[in-house]
Amino acid sequence: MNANIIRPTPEPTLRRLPAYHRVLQRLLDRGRTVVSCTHIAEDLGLDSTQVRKDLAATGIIGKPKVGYAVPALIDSIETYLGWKNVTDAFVIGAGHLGGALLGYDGFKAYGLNILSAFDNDPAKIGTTIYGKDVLPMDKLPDLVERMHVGIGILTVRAASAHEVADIMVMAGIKAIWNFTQVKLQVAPSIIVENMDLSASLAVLSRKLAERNEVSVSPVIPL
Amino acid sequence: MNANIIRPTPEPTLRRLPAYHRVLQRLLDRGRTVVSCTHIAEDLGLDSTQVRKDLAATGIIGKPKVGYAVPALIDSIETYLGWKNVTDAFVIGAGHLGGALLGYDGFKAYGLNILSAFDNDPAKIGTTIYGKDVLPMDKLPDLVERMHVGIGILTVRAASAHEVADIMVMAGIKAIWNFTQVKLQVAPSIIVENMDLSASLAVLSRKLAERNEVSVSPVIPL
DNA sequence: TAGATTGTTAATCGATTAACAATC
DNA sequence: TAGATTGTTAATCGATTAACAATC
Repeated sequence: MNANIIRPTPEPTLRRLPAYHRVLQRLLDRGRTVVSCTHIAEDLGLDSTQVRKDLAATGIIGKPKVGYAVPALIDSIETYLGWKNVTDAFVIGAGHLGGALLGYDGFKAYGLNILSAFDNDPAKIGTTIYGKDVLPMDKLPDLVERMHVGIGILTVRAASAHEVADIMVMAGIKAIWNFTQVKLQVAPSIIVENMDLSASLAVLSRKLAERNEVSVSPVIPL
Repeated sequence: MNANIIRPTPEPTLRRLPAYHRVLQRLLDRGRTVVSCTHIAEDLGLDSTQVRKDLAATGIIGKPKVGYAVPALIDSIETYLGWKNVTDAFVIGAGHLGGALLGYDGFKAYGLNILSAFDNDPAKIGTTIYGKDVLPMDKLPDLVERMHVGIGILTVRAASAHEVADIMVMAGIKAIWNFTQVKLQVAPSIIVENMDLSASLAVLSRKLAERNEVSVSPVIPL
């Protein structure tokens, strides 16, 4: 009955695709035309069945005994992730982090094009950061509509994060890349992806703490 | 036989602890002295059993019918994550992102203290970013040893990431917070935590692409 | 052809969620 | 006391890994 339910691709798969893409790009640079899952898996320290399933999610079909055509596979991943058509984005919050993202030119490869930044600080409004304008927040709704911008990159302080997110949603933003540590409660139709420094740092800190606990263990005093 | 094997805390648990910490901090500010799992779970949209297990991992013991003492719980999380003692770190790579991290003052709350940055670019060496020195890479080994710095935050370009990581490890760095998209192959004793923008962006991009695929579906031309 | 590799189904593993006894 | 909440064991769910037939 539920045989033809389409499951969305599991998030862990989506998260691994960029790593495959990088390996493939390097192989292409070296002139390789085909590659097997085993090869990719070994390169990244993963299980080859996992790689095969991940790649299958993008719609690519391989040849038994041969493997996958490298250019076709790169194309398949890029198409699947929507990296082939450029998507415009605004940075909301022109602080240190927001500024860094404005200056990062690696987003192009992922089809992400940051147009400009928005902020409420009069000292920042009217300036440019890495050649991109810092505009006042009240211009956001108008510009989101006129330029059909779907992605907002949220880099304000935690204290104003939710208030600003609400403004973004009302302005018509469809997806929020959330660099704050605030859990955003928004309508289910809005896509929220969290880039949580504190979560990552917690893993690092704990592993370091564990390591030190072990090394500091039973020392017999003289 | 294997009844007393100590399992390390699952990573998903570690990643959620900072969110609990934030909720608790807010409750403390409002003067709340006790809190139940249900309350925290509702606030964050999680399952209450999950919250209870996560908190138990930090060693806290609650009172049936009452809940947990807020200050004790905050303390338990901070101790568990090693946030109570300050850990020094170096930023390796003084580009846009490295600079942003040097300027971010939120790390203090997580016990992370960034001392200075290292870079190979003569134009950057000798300058300061947000009051912190940019030093030449060849001074890294000496300073890691003298100042007992355990954490290196890697923010160089992908092309030199692995080479620089190897230098960090040789210099005596114990944990690498890796902001590059390169999968680092280092000794198992070295802790590596990846902060992968491309993985996060892949999830966002795909969800947005899926959404558009649906909305653009069968349109009958006139 | 024989062997390597894909695609797919089954088994395992680990994390989440449900159930429930213990307890303040 | 009764009810709410903890702590813990059992059931469920989803992702990873293993097994294996199909195939170039």
